[in-house]
Amino acid sequence: MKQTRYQELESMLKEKIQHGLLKVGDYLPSENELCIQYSITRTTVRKALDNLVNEGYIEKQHGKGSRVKEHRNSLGLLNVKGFSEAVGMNVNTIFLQKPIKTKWNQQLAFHPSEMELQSNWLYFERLRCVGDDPVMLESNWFADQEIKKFVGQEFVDGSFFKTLSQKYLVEITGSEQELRAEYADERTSSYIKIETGAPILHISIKFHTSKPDLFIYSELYCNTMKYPIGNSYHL
Amino acid sequence: MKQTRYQELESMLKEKIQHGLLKVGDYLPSENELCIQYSITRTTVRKALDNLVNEGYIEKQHGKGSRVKEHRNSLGLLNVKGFSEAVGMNVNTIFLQKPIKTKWNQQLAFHPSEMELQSNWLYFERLRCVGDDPVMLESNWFADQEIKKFVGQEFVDGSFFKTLSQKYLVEITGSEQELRAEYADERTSSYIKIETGAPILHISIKFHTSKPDLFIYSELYCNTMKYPIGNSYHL
DNA sequence: TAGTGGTCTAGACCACGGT
DNA sequence: CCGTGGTCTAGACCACTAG
Repeated sequence: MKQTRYQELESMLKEKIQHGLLKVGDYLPSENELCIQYSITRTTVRKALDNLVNEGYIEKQHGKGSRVKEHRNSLGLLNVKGFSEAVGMNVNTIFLQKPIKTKWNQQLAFHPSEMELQSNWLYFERLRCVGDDPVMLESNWFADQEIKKFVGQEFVDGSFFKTLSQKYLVEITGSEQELRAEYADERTSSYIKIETGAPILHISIKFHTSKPDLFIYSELYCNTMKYPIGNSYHL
Repeated sequence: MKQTRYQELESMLKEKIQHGLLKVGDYLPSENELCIQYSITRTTVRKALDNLVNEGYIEKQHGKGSRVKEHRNSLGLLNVKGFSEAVGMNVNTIFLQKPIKTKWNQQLAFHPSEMELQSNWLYFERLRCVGDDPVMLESNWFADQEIKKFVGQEFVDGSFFKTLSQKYLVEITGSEQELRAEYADERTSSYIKIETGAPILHISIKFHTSKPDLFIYSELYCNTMKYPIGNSYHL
């Protein structure tokens, strides 16, 4: 897969950011320096930087330079701010089920393809807490050849999406979601410590990724009484 | 406010699309034609078209041309698909309160600025139905000098955002949202015809617009039992 | 004033789609 | 084959930031 020059520069910079060689707040080399370093013209450099801006990796300041930005997987709902920022406080995660290989046996809001159904699945379930308050129960599934690599593995910074991005170079490219207010069932209410039958926010997500046939399915059950789900978006 | 050349071309094309001179599916003049028509180089034309692609107005096809796309105000939550597409069926809207001038007297999830608080507000409230089923109660506020123009007016195609875009050239540029699953109160439940105390999805939104000091505040109460709120996003 | 990013020109060659 | 969009070069001048 031959990359164009701007794509080469783009992925080179992206890697440096993801591997921590360029940290949040650091300034990139100036556009003219990049021209010289990579022997390309400014138009090409700017095309690469424009893409990084659109993907939320850097921000530009006229007259100053381009700086690495706090990066969000800025798609979908919860992940817009990430769970921790969405609730804005100290967050703990408890694995109810560490990543395991499994068969498909679930009823989800979104339906996997035939190809996915016949494949092996990876599954894990987490309870997300603010301090000691459990606020979200989260189940995740995906079907892939490479699931073995995930079984029993830890996540980079405790983040599944960071792991995908850094270890497997898979980026989230889109999502479909469905939102429902429901009565909490017994199992859910016991985990997130509300009364059975209390209103609960149920979010079903199908994430699309840069790997064409890889989708990630999540079912979230949120106690929004104390901590509403926050979300922001800008063009 | 002086526009750059690519901004001129961009807004010229955007207007043609919004005013129906260029319809969905129509091909734009080729990049080379645009170069000649507006006496600019291809780099500049492409910058304008790139922006239109990013804003979702057009899509490009290598070897064929650039075509006007089905446009969504692709921000926020409900408006991602628009109410009608989000539920995917025949939709009716009942005005419980037509647009009127009012004073600020509400408790919202997001707090207006001092400037907004001292200004006059426009308010309207709608009940959104799928067929005869009421599924969403929607209240909207905003503070602006030009609210008089809205008082008692009809909306373009029944859409407030289309009206903003076509009549006032104001685009939605971002949003902040909060989601809560709540017990339905008496007034809400009577309108959307569910039992008082049933779970209901409460969405609070603060829309940001291309007019720097103009924000639009919405409070939505959704019956998600029969029709979950749908949402999709792609990069 | 020096250095940065923002806009723009006038070309060139390539890759894709349809005739 | 031609016309389309995709990539790229080698410049130029402007607007902003900071010392």
